[in-house]
Amino acid sequence: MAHLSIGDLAKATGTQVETIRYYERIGLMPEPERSPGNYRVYDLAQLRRLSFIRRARDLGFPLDQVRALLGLSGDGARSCAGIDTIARRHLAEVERKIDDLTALRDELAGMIGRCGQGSVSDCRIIETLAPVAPGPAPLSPG
Amino acid sequence: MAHLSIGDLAKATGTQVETIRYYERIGLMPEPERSPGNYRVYDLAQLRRLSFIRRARDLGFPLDQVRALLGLSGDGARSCAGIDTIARRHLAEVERKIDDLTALRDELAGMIGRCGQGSVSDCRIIETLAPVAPGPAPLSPG
DNA sequence: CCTTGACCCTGTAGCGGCTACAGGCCCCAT
DNA sequence: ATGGGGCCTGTAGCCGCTACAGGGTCAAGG
Repeated sequence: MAHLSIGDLAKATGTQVETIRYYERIGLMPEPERSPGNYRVYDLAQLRRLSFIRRARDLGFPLDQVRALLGLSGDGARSCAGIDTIARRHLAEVERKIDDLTALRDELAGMIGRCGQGSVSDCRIIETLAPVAPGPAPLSPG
Repeated sequence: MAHLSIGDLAKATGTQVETIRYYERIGLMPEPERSPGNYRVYDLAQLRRLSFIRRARDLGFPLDQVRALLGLSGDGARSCAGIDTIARRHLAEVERKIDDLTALRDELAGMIGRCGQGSVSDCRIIETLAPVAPGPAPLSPG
């Protein structure tokens, strides 16, 4: 029976007010009731829904996957295999990103390690970045 | 003296033609000469510059940092301390992202491990996502 | 009763870094 | 001369918000 304003919802879930309105615009949150003064009025079900969304977002699920999870979650009788699939796919994606970033980190660290703090003209970082040996006009006018 | 079309530049650097035009629009690449038929004509200096940009982008530097690196790289006499600073800052950022994603991965993996492939109504993933115990109307109408 | 100020409303534009058109022009080979 | 590739400009879209501008609403204090 609780009547929550959009600000209440924002505080309770750590979401920004604009973000909640955005979720409504894209159909992720339902259009709530309105007060006589045209304020949005939410109830506990909507609070739960938003909490779910935020938690999934915090775990890095993109909005379309959040949408899918919400759809599946309403379907209490079905197997949760679909949910498991989405979660595993997302996990694989996260692991891929970690690998990419780790390779990147090693490359950056190597590059930085070679920098001897001399002048730019013999900076190893610039050399690493520029694949062709720098000619007389190094990287042209901007 | 080589006269390169935008397509040549694209092929040589693995960049899309539209991206090169975009770099020109935002002032990252200089406006090139034009042929009588109004085609862009590039030279080797511009090819070097674009290679540099792409390499830096591949290493994850955002465009404003690429801009800064380009500016500093033209300044052959100065110390490369500024370049070193940018690179170290970026490395720190990458390491922070790796840490964040690693924490995320652990959380996702734990969540998935608890999923017993039963019905959604007792799916551990949904439970993990929904902080409040699900009431009779679980996650409300969409 | 009136004012202040916090909250709320709609609508639109911007971020980064491209990407994808639409609707046309140019150039070379056949 | 014609076909098809490449090139041109300009605009809109992607994701997931964020930040306004320009107003309305409401509760508390004087």
